[in-house]
Amino acid sequence: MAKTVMWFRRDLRLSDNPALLDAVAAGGDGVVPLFVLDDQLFDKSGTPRQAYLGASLSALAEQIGDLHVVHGKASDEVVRVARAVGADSVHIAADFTPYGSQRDEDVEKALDEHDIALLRTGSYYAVAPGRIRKGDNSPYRVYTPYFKAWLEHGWRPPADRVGEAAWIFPDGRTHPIPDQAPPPGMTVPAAGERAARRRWADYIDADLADYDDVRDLPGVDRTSRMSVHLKWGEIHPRTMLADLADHPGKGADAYRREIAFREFYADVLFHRPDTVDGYYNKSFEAMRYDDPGAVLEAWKNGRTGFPIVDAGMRQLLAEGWMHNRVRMIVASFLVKDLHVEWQHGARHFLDKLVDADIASNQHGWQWVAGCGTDASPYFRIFNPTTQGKKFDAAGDYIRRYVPELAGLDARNIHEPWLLDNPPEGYPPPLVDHAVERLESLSRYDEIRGGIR
DNA sequence: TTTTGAGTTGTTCGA
DNA sequence: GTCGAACAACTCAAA
Repeated sequence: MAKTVMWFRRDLRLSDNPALLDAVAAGGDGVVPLFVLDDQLFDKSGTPRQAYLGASLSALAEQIGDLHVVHGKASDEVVRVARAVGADSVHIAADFTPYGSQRDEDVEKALDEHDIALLRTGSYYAVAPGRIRKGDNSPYRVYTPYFKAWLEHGWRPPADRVGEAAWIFPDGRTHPIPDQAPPPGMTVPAAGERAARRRWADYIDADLADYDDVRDLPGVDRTSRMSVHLKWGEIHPRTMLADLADHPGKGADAYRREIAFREFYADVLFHRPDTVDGYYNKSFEAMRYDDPGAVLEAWKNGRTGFPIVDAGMRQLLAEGWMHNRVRMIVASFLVKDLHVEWQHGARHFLDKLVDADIASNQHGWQWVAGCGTDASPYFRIFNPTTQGKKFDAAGDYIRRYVPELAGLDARNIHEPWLLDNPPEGYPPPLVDHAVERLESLSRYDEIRGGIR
């Protein structure tokens, strides 16, 4: 019999948690449930993410009875806690992000000096990054073949057990669970494992079958909103995949493809940690971009004069979340209409999104910018007006987030600048889309030939 | 090694 | 209004 530490990170749940089951199995004399607030997490106070994390940790603490929270550098704090209780091992789910994997290596090294093992069981994915390779052992660079291989590879069914341990808590300094209010006027989603399960079950009952039909309509807003729960591991994707298999149909198929996209981008970032801020396709380093300035601020504040873009950016500020279709539209606008490098937009998303995931965020941006995975057709330049008319035909989404335009009907709301009397207080279009589209095409032309 | 078919989410133009 | 073709050339993945 021995003691162990379960170091929670992005796996804030007790069921279907293989690392926790290992910690319990090895820790017959007790398991410390530990969470380390490092500066990456701690310095984001006042953000929706910080508020959500606090709520999720509180939910976990409530399930367990308590949670041992410390603040500091993981390589110091994990060692200190493990030694304080005389633990033989520290258990984690493997983290494959550039920051996380480096942190874990540092912790592993520090623990090793005291003969304490860092044991990785499972990951945040159905199929761990690095697992799926082409015949020549190199990683996939295109989604569809990855998806086929991913399906064929398959995944374990959920572990049908709850990690119930003899929890123990070392003496000594702890840190209160952050109790950060979200930015004024904002509410964060209900957090924790139970909330995640409930949300998922409700979604399956009400909306999954229609996922393929309505997921692109921001005004309808019947997306699952599971991203934040996945981000913190309040539910594991394999649990969701098992449920999808029980509810076959077009909706489940489409949803499964989106889960696979999350795994694909995690795999891509694992193989190319430099792409966290560097160009996946390096020939885009030669692309001419404009210095971000006033236009970046206008974009961030939802004052570009393009209704669907401004609605999206304001939703982000108001709710810490943005509909996926609109994420693509605003991203395309920043890169292709304002000629600002994708990294600036990606950073803003990381700052403001409650669900921000480093791999999905950075590679979603790189895809829009044309420098990411997948063939990058030069013609993929979203027309913000066409996109608005197509996906928010009635204008409901725009009306919800841009009060200056709330009085306009569906015919006028997408092009308010055409009105004889444009609405008071709403800015005129920052740029002429037709002109900037051609500008983007010509800048693309300059680096062509250098494309890989 | 060479060949072949295909590549998340688009837009515009002209019939 | 609707619909299909064109928009370049290249890379990827697999046979």
